[in-house]
Amino acid sequence: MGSIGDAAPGTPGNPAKAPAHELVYQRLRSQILFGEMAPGQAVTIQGLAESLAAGMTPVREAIRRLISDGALVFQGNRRVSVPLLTAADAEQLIYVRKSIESELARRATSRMRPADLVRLDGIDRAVDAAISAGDVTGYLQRNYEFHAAIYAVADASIMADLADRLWLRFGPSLRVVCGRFGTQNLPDRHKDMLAALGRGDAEAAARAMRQDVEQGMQMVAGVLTGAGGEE
Amino acid sequence: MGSIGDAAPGTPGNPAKAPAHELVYQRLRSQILFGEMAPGQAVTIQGLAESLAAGMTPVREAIRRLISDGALVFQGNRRVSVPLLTAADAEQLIYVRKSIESELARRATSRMRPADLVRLDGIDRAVDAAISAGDVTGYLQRNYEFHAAIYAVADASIMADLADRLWLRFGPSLRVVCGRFGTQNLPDRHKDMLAALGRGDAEAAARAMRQDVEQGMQMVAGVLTGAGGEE
DNA sequence: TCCGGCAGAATATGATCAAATTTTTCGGGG
DNA sequence: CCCCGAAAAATTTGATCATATTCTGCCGGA
Repeated sequence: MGSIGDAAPGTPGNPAKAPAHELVYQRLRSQILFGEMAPGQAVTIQGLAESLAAGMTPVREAIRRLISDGALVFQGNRRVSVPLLTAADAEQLIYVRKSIESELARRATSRMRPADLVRLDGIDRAVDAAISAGDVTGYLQRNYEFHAAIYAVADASIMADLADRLWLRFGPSLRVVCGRFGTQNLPDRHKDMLAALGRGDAEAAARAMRQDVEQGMQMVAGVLTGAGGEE
Repeated sequence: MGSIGDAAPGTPGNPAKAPAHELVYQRLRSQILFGEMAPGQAVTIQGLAESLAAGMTPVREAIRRLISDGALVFQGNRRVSVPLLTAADAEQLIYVRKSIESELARRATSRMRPADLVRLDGIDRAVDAAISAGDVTGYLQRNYEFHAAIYAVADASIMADLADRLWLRFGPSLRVVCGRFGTQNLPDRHKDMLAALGRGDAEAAARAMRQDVEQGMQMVAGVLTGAGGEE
């Protein structure tokens, strides 16, 4: 096939072939997933369009997708905001996450290749570094990266898709938890998980994943039940 | 302030609450869920806009949501189509559905009120009537209605949301199954489920749900593996 | 077989309309 | 004289449409 090098001289400053609404979606997704938007915060189409230097329609598309993801909620009238997690929501998330993500870990075990293990180990070291440095955003990003890498190996697109969606729901609250408790006390079952994956013990990997999810979500649930309402 | 109930927007007299893109979304959702669109069928924005007598923008929004739901797939270039389920997909759906929907049945049991049981019984009779009449569409609609009614009682919005999304994925294929095997041989654990719900036996209800899901999805998986030769 | 134009469809923009929230003002009561 | 509440205007924001632009896929000619 021919070289892809035709830079389209007629279009100024548009070398990337990524659709605008996709870029906006990825951008907003990261902002929500890593807690750059606070729970309960209202989002406006025009405000986002201006802050992201994008048109109104792509922002609209992205918001629509995020609402479908559960990352944003449609407030009855036509207001959109970052959802506030309730204790009941957190409890449901605990069950579903344990069920799906432990199964993903189980499936990933037999498919894990040495190169994957090396990559996971590197990510885990980055997680530890972020924890030591008190870098909340870095921890959230790396921790997600660690889980996402495992799920990619599991080769189960539907389950990985569902897991991704769940992360979008508790992402903002997880940031609040880290802000309250700091990064030092965060649970980290990654070592157990890596060991289990390394020796091909699927059940142990699934168990470690369950514990990791359980501990992380219990902190979220604790914040939601303990502190009634902040403004 | 906290998010007060979304049932009453507060404005007195709100009958005209019909956003166009929401209507288009619900319409397309039903069409996919009940098999009015065949797996693999391509959909175009302009074609849908014309067939639904709607503008282009609302159709665009609805398609975006449905893609995020997994009810439609984005074919790499800018083509959109109804997804073809693979055997691996079906196998994942079996696991996740059994996990989530059995838990929903378990939670619904203690919350089930007599009026809910009466309603469920009525829906189940409609299911039986559709089966006897060989009414495939009616069966699909009523069967979904039966499950949705149970999940509504469970009062677990996140899990019910996930279950809804899963139904969108296998809906088109389920129609194919019914078209191949007819409605007579369909599994129906609804009687067991109703009995368990009636006597408040959560574990039995969950078990019946697992069996209902298992049997239905095994038929889908069977069709996909048996005749899964096309690309 | 390969290259270039052609058609069709999706993406993206801006304007315009409608709805809801907010603010301001006016009237009544303490 | 001041405070409170309600109603209406104004602003802000979301929804929709018409239109231009760009890209993909296809077809015909060299």
